[in-house]
Amino acid sequence: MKSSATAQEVARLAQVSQSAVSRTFTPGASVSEDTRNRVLAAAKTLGYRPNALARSLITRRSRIIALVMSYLQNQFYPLVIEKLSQSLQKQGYHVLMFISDLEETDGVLAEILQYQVDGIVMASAMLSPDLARQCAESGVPVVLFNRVPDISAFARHSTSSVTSDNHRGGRMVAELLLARGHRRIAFLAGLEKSSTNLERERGFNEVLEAAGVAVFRRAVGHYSFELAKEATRELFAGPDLPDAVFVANDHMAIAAMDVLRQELGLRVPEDVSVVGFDDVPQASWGAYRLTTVVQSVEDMVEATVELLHEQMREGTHPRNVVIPCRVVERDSVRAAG
Amino acid sequence: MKSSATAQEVARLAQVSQSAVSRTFTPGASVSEDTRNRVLAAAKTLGYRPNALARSLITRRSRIIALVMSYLQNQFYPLVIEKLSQSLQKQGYHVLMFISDLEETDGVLAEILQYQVDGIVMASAMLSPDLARQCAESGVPVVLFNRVPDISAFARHSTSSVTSDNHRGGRMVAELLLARGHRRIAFLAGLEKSSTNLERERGFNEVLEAAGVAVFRRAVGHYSFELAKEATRELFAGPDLPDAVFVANDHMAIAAMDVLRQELGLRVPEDVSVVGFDDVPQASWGAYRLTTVVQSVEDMVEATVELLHEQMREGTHPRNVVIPCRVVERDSVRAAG
DNA sequence: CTGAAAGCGCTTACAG
DNA sequence: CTGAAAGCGCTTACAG
Repeated sequence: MKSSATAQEVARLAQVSQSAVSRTFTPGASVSEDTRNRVLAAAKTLGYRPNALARSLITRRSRIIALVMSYLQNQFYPLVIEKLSQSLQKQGYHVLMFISDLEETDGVLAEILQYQVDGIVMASAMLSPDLARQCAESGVPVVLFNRVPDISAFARHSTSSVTSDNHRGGRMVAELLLARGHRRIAFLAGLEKSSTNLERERGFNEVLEAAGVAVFRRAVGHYSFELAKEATRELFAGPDLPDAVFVANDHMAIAAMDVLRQELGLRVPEDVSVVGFDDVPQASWGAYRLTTVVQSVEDMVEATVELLHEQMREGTHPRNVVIPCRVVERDSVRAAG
Repeated sequence: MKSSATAQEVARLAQVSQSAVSRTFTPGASVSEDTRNRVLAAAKTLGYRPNALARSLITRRSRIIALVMSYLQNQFYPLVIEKLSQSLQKQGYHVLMFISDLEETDGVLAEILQYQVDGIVMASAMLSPDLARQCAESGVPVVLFNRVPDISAFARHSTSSVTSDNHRGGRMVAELLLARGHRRIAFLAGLEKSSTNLERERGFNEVLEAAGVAVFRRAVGHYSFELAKEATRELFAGPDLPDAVFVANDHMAIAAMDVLRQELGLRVPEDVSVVGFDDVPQASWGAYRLTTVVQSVEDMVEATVELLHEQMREGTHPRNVVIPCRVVERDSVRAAG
């Protein structure tokens, strides 16, 4: 395995000092046109590429961002990987993936820190609040993606976050369902302690309450496809059925629609209206045409990158950015009248 | 930003040499029980973590594997990220993501090599055959995932690959469709020059030909959801319609089913049978229940990791591993008789 | 088992 | 603009 040439070897061939070759590859460093060309020529014939690891050791910037996720079943997250990775690549950063279950979360942080990452984005509702704090304590910029710092004052003041306006989104869903005349409205929850679920449900409940309508029934799907199916069966057991369900995310909403139609023989939206959250690509597929709340991955990623940069500069305070969201109506909610 | 403690500082606190602290963090190195404990204690109070970058510089192993992909729309690939990342993590390796379009593929390689990755897995049918060669030339182990080296003798002998048995899979689909009495069978192609498409179509055609049945019609969807919709419209235009379609992957097959049912008002499988390839999670969703050829992500990932290890050892030859595949029957192909 | 020393491949003051 | 030199944080022969 021929390892790549070193700056030393390039210097020798180009008849300049090693410093000169380093400068040639450092944007903004001062090298004469002549030296630069000699170096470039030599580099080319030797196939030279600066060793990013050695560079990082001395500059103290690895240009690596850790991305921590716990499950990719929900298509929302692959989209995040794609957009975030592309956006970061354009700026010379790269994404190091960490897949973490709830259990092995502590070890993950240790690994991340060993790589001297320049930042961490935690993009999963399923991560322990503890890990978030640990990261922040390490002094590495952290931005929580699609989740909010836990209630401890410490986390709030040391960690940035970007979420969409889950509370507002929950409200909009309740308003829509009420406007369409629904009164027996069920809620299918995700992970109960996740901030996404908490906020969506809070907004949803507020509006229902204000209208004097109680949540008709409630079950928990933990953001899992299979458990959401179970939860749907619960919701639609008994003689008196809901006439609408708000499901805490699209991934579960699709599971719910499958059960409703295939198992229970109910029609959507004629018998039941269904609303999701996220607007994953599958929500617009012909078989589902799910009415949902759109979270803009693009906007969220953009905010994340900006927050990362902010925190890499000294003396900036963490911020919690909230991205507006909106309802996209398709065919899973019955029409007015 | 408090940067982490160094081995030097730990050594001072523990009253040992820096070599001693290095040894306690190097599995298999010889340290007395006593020194080890002193070092561990000191490390703990200082929150010391070995700097992986500095270590890599000297060991010449970064324990980083580059994963190159070009699109994550097809849910098959997120699964690969998840499984591969988990498997590698267990062995102390990590995945650095590279999202690459067909155009900017050259720059990507340069970036990858700067990070001194220990291996590269190229997991996308959409990558230029050229990039594969470049990687191999750099001397870094490369394994092609779900694609095969191009026809040049050089690539064949320098690059490992893992694919499922696409050729056999294509044959099985043709056999199934023939057995169900279909004679007007269309093919909806993916990227025409990709090895997955080539092999699947070749196997498919072989069996049809042997049975004296010509491919009824053919269109190209380039593995894109939108283009697959277009292609489906082409296939089902005119007075004489196909009674079955083999679609080169599930992602496109779902697009096809949407068009068939929503736009064209055809029933699956009563009017048309549809078969896909991959068995992505969505294929089993209630609204589709797609009959398809399953490629085992687990087996493919396992083989990939093994191949990576093989190539990291000197003196091993690249291999092309072919994973068996099988048909899973659901409800998108009409029953016998 | 242990420490002093060399060195991995780079960047960056420091003099000129 | 340029080179010699120090040093980033580690590992690993080499002597003891």
